[in-house]
Amino acid sequence: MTSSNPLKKALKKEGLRFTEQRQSIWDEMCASDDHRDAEEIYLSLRNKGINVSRATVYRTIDVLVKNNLVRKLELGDGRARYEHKMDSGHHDHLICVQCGKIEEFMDETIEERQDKIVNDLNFKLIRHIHQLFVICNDCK
Amino acid sequence: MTSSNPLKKALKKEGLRFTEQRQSIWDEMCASDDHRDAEEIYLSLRNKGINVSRATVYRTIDVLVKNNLVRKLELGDGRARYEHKMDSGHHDHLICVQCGKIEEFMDETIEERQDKIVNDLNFKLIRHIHQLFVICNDCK
DNA sequence: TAACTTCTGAGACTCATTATCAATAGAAGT
DNA sequence: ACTTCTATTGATAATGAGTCTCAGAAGTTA
Repeated sequence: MTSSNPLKKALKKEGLRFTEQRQSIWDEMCASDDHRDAEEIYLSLRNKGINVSRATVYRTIDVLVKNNLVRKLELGDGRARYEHKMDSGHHDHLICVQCGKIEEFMDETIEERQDKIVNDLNFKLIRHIHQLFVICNDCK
Repeated sequence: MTSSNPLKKALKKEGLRFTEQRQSIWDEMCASDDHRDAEEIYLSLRNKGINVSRATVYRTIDVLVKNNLVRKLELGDGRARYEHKMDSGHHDHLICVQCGKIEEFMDETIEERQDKIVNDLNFKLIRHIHQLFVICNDCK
């Protein structure tokens, strides 16, 4: 019987072992739709009495990102944030420069224009970053 | 007589002093259309026999960015790149994930859609980052 | 020129992330 | 279950871009 656990699938694909720690970290990341950094995920695990090291958090996140289970957001403030990709379609982000709140947006027209720009140059699109830094409603 | 030196204007506006070092750094940044990091700018100055410290390079770049003379690019690899904004209109970037080459693009439709997204939410757009990570022609 | 204040340079420091390595624990075979 | 093999983990040292500190240097104003 094939596992429906996406973590197990990814680990198998990569030839990596399944461990308690990896499962804990994946569970923790799936448990919230926030955009948290590695330290926040690490501390949240600790608070629940689950002891994994910072190093393992970073290492596991790398595997999850590489296997498309988690998305890494670089906001330019030196701390990467992460969001799980379970049950969520593609989207980009609005970030409030005042309060740090992060919301999501998706615009089909923009996606099409991106493809066109890249195709016209005869390049191949690998991924994109599109972030709108705003002042949100609550901060105006 | 008012100076046409944009650096001098910015320094005056900020209440900062004009110094040799600041002029050298601004000149160096204008001398190339590449997207260089702070270290490259620092080393290029050194190679020309102009001795400024790393700290001063960083400090001056901050002033230039704040005054819109220079744009800071965060590519997510931990090193910020900079481009001067003399005689160049707004644009965003294509980055080759293989060779690191950076090209520019500008799409009015995308700009309009961005504005619309932000306005519909009743937010205020401060700035945006739009980067297309590609495999370029030379690397295919 | 004097008096005042900002700037600079050298190096210490920060902080997120990565590397090291001995000890631990999955996995596969018996 | 037990053994053997090897990947993984945790503690901590290391890295590296960028920032801070502070004494001496250099603009600025009178």
